[in-house]
Amino acid sequence: MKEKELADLADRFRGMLRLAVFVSRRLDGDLELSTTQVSILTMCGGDGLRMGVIAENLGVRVPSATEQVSRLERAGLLERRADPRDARAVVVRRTDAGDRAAADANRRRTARMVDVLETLEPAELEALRTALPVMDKINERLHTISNPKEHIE
Amino acid sequence: MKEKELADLADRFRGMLRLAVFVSRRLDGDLELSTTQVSILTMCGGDGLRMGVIAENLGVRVPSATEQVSRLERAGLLERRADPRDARAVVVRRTDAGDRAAADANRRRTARMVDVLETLEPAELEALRTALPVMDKINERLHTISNPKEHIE
DNA sequence: CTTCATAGTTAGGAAGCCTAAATGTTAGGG
DNA sequence: CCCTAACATTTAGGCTTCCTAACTATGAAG
Repeated sequence: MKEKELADLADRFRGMLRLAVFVSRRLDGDLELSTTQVSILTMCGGDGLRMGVIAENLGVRVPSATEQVSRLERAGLLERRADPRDARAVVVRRTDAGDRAAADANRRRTARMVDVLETLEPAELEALRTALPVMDKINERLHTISNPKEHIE
Repeated sequence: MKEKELADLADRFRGMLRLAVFVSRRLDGDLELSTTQVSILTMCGGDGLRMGVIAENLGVRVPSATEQVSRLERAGLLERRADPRDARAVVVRRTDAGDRAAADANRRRTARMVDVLETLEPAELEALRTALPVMDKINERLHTISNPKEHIE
């Protein structure tokens, strides 16, 4: 029955993934920066990152990253610079306004999340804490599988 | 320090939400039905559901549900019927082909997930099992907050 | 100095979600 | 019975985000 149990857990986990998307929408849906945009801003602190790295961190293709970065650049929150070591590459970095926007966005989202977490029992919080690293591991394992395609018309 | 700990957990939880989106893409991205479409098919068994209920289950507005259902109807996997008790409403139900497609899609996705879960330790699986219901609770709590809007140009 | 690989951008298109407005139905007062 | 307000859904139009393919420019290796 080990096998059946695992399949059962897998099903419930799949349900949780859907729920996570749902929760993300509720959490970030009405704010002026999208979840992805905040992620980009957050990762582009310090010396900045190259476009390819941003794409990889986000789990999207490079052109998708280019698009988001261009938008944030237009908004004055990021800037592109030539990479001094490789003229093909760009380094994307937060501007001062970007620093403020990132801090602000993260503060607000975290505050919302805290509001929700405050309503949970200590044991439930502990359950979350324990499960978080497992999620990372699952993500790693999936890096071995698959790539997007088309859906039904 | 209780407060700070909670904020910290909130941050890590936010990271996990992003990861869940990422994992969803990896898991379902190359299949012929989208995650949403499988959800709809799965929920429309038995006597079927009304459009509004489908939308609510998905966490989207009614027109978005209409669109998905129309697509699946065109593909022959769902059918619309008039609700005998309320001529304004429709009842959406799986066809026989829909039954097969739903079973098949769920089987394949679950199998993939099982492949990943098999690589985890028993304690890690237990951590997931324990955390799943907490996620549901978080979702409930969020039902009190917010609604989508526009992002930066 | 060619040739091939690499980094990024541009162009075009698909999916999925939204709001606003239109259509038809039900239900409650007068 | 009739009118108005609430409701269920669809249609139309638009935005975001992602993708692939093709193009530009630079780097690296023989």
